[in-house]
Amino acid sequence: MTTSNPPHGDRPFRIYTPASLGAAIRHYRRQAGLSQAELAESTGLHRSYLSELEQGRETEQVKRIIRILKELGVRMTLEKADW
Amino acid sequence: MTTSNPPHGDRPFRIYTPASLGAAIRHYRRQAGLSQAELAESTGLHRSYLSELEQGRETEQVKRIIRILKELGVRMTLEKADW
DNA sequence: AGGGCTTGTCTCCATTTTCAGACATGATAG
DNA sequence: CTATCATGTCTGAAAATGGAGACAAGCCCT
Repeated sequence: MTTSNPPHGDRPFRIYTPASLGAAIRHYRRQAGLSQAELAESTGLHRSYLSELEQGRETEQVKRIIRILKELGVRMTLEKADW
Repeated sequence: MTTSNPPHGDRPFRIYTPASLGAAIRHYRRQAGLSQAELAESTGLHRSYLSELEQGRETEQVKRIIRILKELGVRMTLEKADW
């Protein structure tokens, strides 16, 4: 039960907790057909980091930024870009 | 010349570098009529941290997440929320 | 049954980050 | 001019973080 609040279809994800950030990343990674190992490889990050990030491990930094945005009444959203 | 890419009016900010995150936060903080000290106070963060964050000090964590999103073709945006 | 792939999780540790606090500058106010 | 406020910046120390690598479990497939 990892996916708790993923919007259906292709609607944007609203980020308001580390967990929602993780869920969104996981969603897009899967949608891209990549494994954690592959994404780790292409981004130069360690797989265990991605695993924990997707699970919403509460890192201080992410929490801080989210706290700032909430305090300012600003919403963060993630969505597929058509670059 | 701190403000380099802020959209006009009230259009959303697209975040693609630590600097653009900083610029957005600064924009919204000012729009809220808060000083760094006040925002630091209400969020429980240190003022020097906010100062550096707004200047886009390249923190590894932010860069990592942005790198992941870019790799997945996902766009991050910030905008005023009407919670 | 065995192999391979994916993901979760844990430990160790070097690096990075944040806080605390102080000082300097520039702008503004009185 | 002097006081005040906002912000940038630096040092030092404490705390958090991510990489590396290893192990286990769950799946799927043959």
